[in-house]
Amino acid sequence: MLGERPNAYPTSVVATRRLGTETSETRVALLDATEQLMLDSGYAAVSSRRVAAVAGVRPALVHYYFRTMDDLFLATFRRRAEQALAHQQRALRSPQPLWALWASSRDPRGTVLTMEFSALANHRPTIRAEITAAAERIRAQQVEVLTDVLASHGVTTDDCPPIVAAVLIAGISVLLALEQGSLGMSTGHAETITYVEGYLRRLEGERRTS
Amino acid sequence: MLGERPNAYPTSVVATRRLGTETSETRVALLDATEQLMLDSGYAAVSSRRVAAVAGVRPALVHYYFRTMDDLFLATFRRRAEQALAHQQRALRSPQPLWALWASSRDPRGTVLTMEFSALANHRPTIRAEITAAAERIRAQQVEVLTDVLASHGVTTDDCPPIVAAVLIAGISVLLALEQGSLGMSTGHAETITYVEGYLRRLEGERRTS
DNA sequence: GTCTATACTTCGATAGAC
DNA sequence: GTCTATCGAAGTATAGAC
Repeated sequence: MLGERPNAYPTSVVATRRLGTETSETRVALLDATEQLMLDSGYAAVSSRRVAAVAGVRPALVHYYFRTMDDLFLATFRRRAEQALAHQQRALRSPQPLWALWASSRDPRGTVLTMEFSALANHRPTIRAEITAAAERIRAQQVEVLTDVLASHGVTTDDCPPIVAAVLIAGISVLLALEQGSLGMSTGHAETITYVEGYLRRLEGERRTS
Repeated sequence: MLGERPNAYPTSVVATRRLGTETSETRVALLDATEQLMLDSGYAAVSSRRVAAVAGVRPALVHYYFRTMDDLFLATFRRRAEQALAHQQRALRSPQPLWALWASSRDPRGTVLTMEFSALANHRPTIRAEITAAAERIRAQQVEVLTDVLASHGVTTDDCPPIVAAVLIAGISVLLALEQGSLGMSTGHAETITYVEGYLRRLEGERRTS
């Protein structure tokens, strides 16, 4: 599964095969189906046959648009990473960047996908490098903004360095999503959210939903 | 893989088949092999053939000791959960319970296995209930001790409720293990560790390794 | 207890018709 | 672009010899 098994055919022969265009509707449907399967059942449930079934096409089409399953995973990840980066950029430029960052970090779909891709990266070197690079960019973007925002609220580096704040927010988000999403567990979640939001309130005031 | 595919034979017929004893050395070797595979390559890499290969036996033996792959995963999890609970209990009774809890939470092997089992639980209802129950017990044990420890250091519930402290420690540990282990990323990790340990130092003083 | 042999399923990937 | 048909590998699980 997932291409960890040796291919039935040598992959070097494949170089000249045709490939679908990037703008195809079917291609988008395949990416959507992959994302859906990962969210519902985890990355291990993603197979060319299942993706095709969800997308409503025949399995061979998957390999027409993506040479290998790794290519499919990578394309799915890239699309998502770009969305996430753009969304976070908007959030960080909003009038209440801390509140916005907190809200955006807590999106359960995004967090679950991040975990699935991380698990995937664990034994797929090709994918790993790209996921790591994206994670670094997201964190760097956070730190850049947090540095100014925290300083403007009088939070010194001694109180809490911006990068530590970024790691804390990410850690809390991941744990909440993991426990809630995968385990259906919520012990202490409400208290933690209240605690974090109390902190945000002291810095940025009451949250205004615009 | 992982039993998500329908079985080739109806499972109801299996009820009378023989099964290996709990004390067998081979059984232990199979559990070790399963754990090793999960750590190295993730839960999706665990198959009866691979487990057998790592343990140095023939694949059919896996099914002699465990009726299904789910049974194998459950047995592996139970053994680990008992160890973790016992280890944490010792940690929480040590002279520096906060330091000990922090050290025990940060054990990378334990954290990685927790994430793998959580991902597994995502689409395996049988396993999910048991993992959730174990996670609840571990957190409850932490809260029980943290309540007294924090109070004795003058940390009030307003400052930081014990259950929030437990969630924070767990969240930081998970994120560090996920990024370091799966992605090979460490941006902000050192700073975060320094930050947390500075806090521990103010409460429990310098760490004494006994 | 451990093995060989086997049944049946799903997998990734391809070739070639339409 | 999309399909049918197919290959060879790997998966779970079982029966039965030793």
